[in-house]
Amino acid sequence: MRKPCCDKQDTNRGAWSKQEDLKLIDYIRKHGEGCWRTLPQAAGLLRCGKSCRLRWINYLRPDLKRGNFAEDEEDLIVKLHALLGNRWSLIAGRLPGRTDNEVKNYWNSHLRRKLISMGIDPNNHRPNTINLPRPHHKNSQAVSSTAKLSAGLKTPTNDQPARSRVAIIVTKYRTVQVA
DNA sequence: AATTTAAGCAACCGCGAATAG
DNA sequence: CCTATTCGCGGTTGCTTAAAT
Repeated sequence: MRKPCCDKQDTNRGAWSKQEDLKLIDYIRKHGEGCWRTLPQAAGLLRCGKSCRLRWINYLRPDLKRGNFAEDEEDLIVKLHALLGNRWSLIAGRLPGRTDNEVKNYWNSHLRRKLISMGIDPNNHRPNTINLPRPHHKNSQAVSSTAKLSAGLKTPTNDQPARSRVAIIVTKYRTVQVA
């Protein structure tokens, strides 16, 4: 009863070849999205379903925009991130033609640094207070974000945006999605 | 010109959520 | 309901290319 979703034996991994892309595109054009588990076999691909899904969602889908982010897209991402935190799929849902992976990558490699250079803590979107000494403030939240940057450390939970507000938005979104 | 370091990005992994049976 | 299976998300890795030394 153990049927691993990606058993590693003779399935390809890593970068996709042109032929694999074509097979996947062709199959989905004919049969539509869905049932990623059985797709590889049906499409004649030596990949796990998960890998196929990722490739399609993030790269092959015809409605993808790609290319540089426009300024208004950047603004939107920053605003939505302030509201939602690292909920990339929700954020990407607001940016037509962009994927969560793309938005996430763009945030981590550009936007984050941009905010930091502007003296804004990308975790809470507030001016960085690192340089303002607060003698008797024990549970200081103004931890250097630059220090965490490369290490990729998780931020303490108290840096998160207001949960209640987020929950409402998420619920709303989900309702719309399901309907 | 050769080597090292950093940036950028596609793809992977683990886990929780959703769904099927 | 409960359990097993599949999906989707977010964090992370690792390869490729660009920049610095």
